[in-house]
Amino acid sequence: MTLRLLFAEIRSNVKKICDNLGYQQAEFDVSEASRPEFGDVSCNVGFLLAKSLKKRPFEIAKSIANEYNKDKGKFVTEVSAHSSGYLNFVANYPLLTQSVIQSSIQENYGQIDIGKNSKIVVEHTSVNPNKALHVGHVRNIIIGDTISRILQKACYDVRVLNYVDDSGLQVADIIVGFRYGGFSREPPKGQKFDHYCGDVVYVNTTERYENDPTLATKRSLILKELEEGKSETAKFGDEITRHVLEEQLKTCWRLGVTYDCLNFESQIVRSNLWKNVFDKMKSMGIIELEKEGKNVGCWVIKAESDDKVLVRSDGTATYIAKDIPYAAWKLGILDDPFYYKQYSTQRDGRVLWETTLENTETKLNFTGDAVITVIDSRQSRLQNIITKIISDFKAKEGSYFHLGYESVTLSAETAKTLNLDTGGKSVQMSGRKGIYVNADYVLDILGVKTYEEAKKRNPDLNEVKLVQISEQVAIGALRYSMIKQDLDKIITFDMTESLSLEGDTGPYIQYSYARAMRILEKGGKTPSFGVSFSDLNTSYETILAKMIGKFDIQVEDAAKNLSPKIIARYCYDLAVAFNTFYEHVKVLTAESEALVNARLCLVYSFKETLDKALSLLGIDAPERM
RNA sequence: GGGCCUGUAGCUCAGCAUGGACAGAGUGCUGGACUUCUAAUCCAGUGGUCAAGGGAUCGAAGCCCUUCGGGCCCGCCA
Repeated sequence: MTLRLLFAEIRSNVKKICDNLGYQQAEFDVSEASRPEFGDVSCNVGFLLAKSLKKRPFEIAKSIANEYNKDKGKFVTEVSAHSSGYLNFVANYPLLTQSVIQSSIQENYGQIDIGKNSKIVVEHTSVNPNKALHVGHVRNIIIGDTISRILQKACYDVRVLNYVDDSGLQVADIIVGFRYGGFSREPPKGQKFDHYCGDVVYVNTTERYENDPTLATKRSLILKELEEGKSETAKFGDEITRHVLEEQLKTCWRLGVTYDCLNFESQIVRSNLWKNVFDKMKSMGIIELEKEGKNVGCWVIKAESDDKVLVRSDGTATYIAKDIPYAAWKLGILDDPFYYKQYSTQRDGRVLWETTLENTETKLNFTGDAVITVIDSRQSRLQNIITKIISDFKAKEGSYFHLGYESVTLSAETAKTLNLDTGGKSVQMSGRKGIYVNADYVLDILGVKTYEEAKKRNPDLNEVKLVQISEQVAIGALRYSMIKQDLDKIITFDMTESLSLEGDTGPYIQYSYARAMRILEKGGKTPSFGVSFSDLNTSYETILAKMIGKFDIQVEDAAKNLSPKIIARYCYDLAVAFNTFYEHVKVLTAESEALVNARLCLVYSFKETLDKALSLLGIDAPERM
C-alpha cells in the first residue's frame, strides 16, 4: 500500500458516512495534514457543507468523526474533529510502514497508468548544428529528457525526437567562415569541433559582416545552394553540420540524454511534405496570397494581431513554414516520405535512428497521438500559430502541445568573466555574439571540484572509481539545477553558484543515497522483509516511510502537469527525510537484531525508491561519494 | 501600441491549478554537534504589510478588477 490507498480509504468512508447522515454530495479534499500535530491526513468536508447545513464546520466534522470512530477501517487509528473545522486522521503506522516497504521493493514501484500505452512524441534539444551546447540549451534538453522519463513511468509509449536545423542561415554563416574567413577545416588540437565552430568560426564570421558587406551577398548565395541540395556547397554544409551534431550528441549523452530519432530539416525541405501541406492550407483557405501592402506577393497566414509570412515573394519558405509540415508529420497527419537508418546505439542500449530520403527499405513510425514540443517561451507566438493550424487540420483537440519555459540568462558576475560589463544586470545569452557558457565547460569545472571532494572523502577508492563518481555528481548537480524550479522562472546562471554542492542541490540528494548504501554494505546481509515493522515507531522512521509511500502520487502529479520540478522536489524531500533519520536513528547498533533488520529494510526501501525517483531526473545514484 | 511571463525572508525559490488550521525551504548571518552507519550532514537562532489598492467570500499569498515594478515577444532571420 502507498499513501494513495490510505487517502482512498478515508475518502470512501467519509463519503459513505455523509450519505448515511443525509448530507449532500460535496467535492471534498482528502490530503496530507499540513502539520504533524494535526495527524497524517486531513479532510475539509466540514467547510464545504457548512453553508447548506447551516452548521459550523466543527459541528459537521464532529458528527462525521463520531460515525467514523464506530468503524475506523484498516488504515486509520484515530479520527478527530479539530475546532478549526477540519477532520483529522492518524494512520495505522505498523500497517502503513509495512505496506509501504513491501510495495517499494517492487520493480515497477511508482509506476502509474495514466498513458494507457498511448503514443506520445517529445521533441527537445533541436539545437542549430553550428555550435556547441551552452547552458541555455541544457535547460531545454534536461526538461525534455525528464518529461520523457516521467511520461514513460506514467505508462505512455514515448518517442523522443531531436530536430536538426541543418539548412538555415546559421549554417550558411559557418560555411562563409570556412570559405572566406580563412578558418582551417580542423580545430586546434584538443578543441572539440562544435566548440571550434561556435566559439571561433561562427562568432568571428558574424562580426565580419559589419565590416564587409560582400559577405552577406555570399551568404545568401550559399543559402540558396544549401536549399537546392545537390551542390558542392550543400555537400560541404552537410559534412560540417553532421560533424557538429556528432559532437553535440556526445555532450547530450554525457548528460545521460538519449533519443529515438534525428529529423533533418534539409530532408523535410527536400521532401514533398511542404508541398502537401502548402496545398492543403491553400485549399482550406487558411492562407492567402497577399495582393497589396507590405507583404505583397507573399503567402501569409492571417493571425489575430499581425499577419505572418509563410512563403516569401521569391517563393522560398520561412522558418515557421518548415515547422508546419514537421508538426503535422509528428502527429501522423501526412504520409511519411522518409526511410530510416541507424545512426548509432546509445549507451543505454537505445537505438538512435535518423531520417533519410534514400530508400533503405526500412520504414518506421515515430509519430504520436500527442506531441509535446519543448521550446523556450520566446517562441510562444510562433508555436501558437502552429498549434492553431494543426487544430485546423482536425487533429484531436490539444494534440499539439508547446511546452514553453523561460530562458537562462547569465549573472552579471559570470558575464564579467566573458569581458562583458552589464552594469550589475544579468544578460541574455547570444550564440552570435559569443555571450554564453558552454555545457562541456561547466561539466568539466564541476568535475574537477567533485573529483577533489570525492578523493578527500574516499582515499581508498581508485582513480577510475573516483572519476566515475565525480562525473555522476557533476551531472547530478547540473541536471538538478536546471529542473528544480518552475518552467516559468528565469534561471540566472552563475558559474560560482553552480559549483555549490550543499543544501538544495543534486549532490545533497545523491549523498543521502551514498549514506544509505554504506549502511546496507556494512550491514553485510540482505535484510529479511517478511517481518513486522511495528518497532519502526520513532517519528524519524514513520516520516521517512510516509515519504517513500508518496512516490506514485508525485509521478501522477508530475505527468499530468508536465512538471519535472515535482519529481525534483520529491527527491529532495525524500533525501531530507532520510538525512534526518540518519542523524537521529542508529541502524547497525540498534538494541536488538530484529530492530537492526527492520531498520535495514527501511533503509533499503528508501534507497530503492530514491534510485527510481532520481532515474526520472536522469541522475545517477552513486554508491560512494 | 498589442501579447506572454513574473513580483513571497538580505539573496535564490516552494506554496497559487483545486481558497481553509500559526506562510515554508535553501542560502546568508549567529551559535552548537564528528573516538560514532561518510559533517557534500544534522540541530537551534535570525529573518516576511506574500508589490500596492480595491472587490466577491464565513475565510485570500491563492479567485476577479485596477495600478506599479522587472523580463521577453511582435522580421519576406531562425
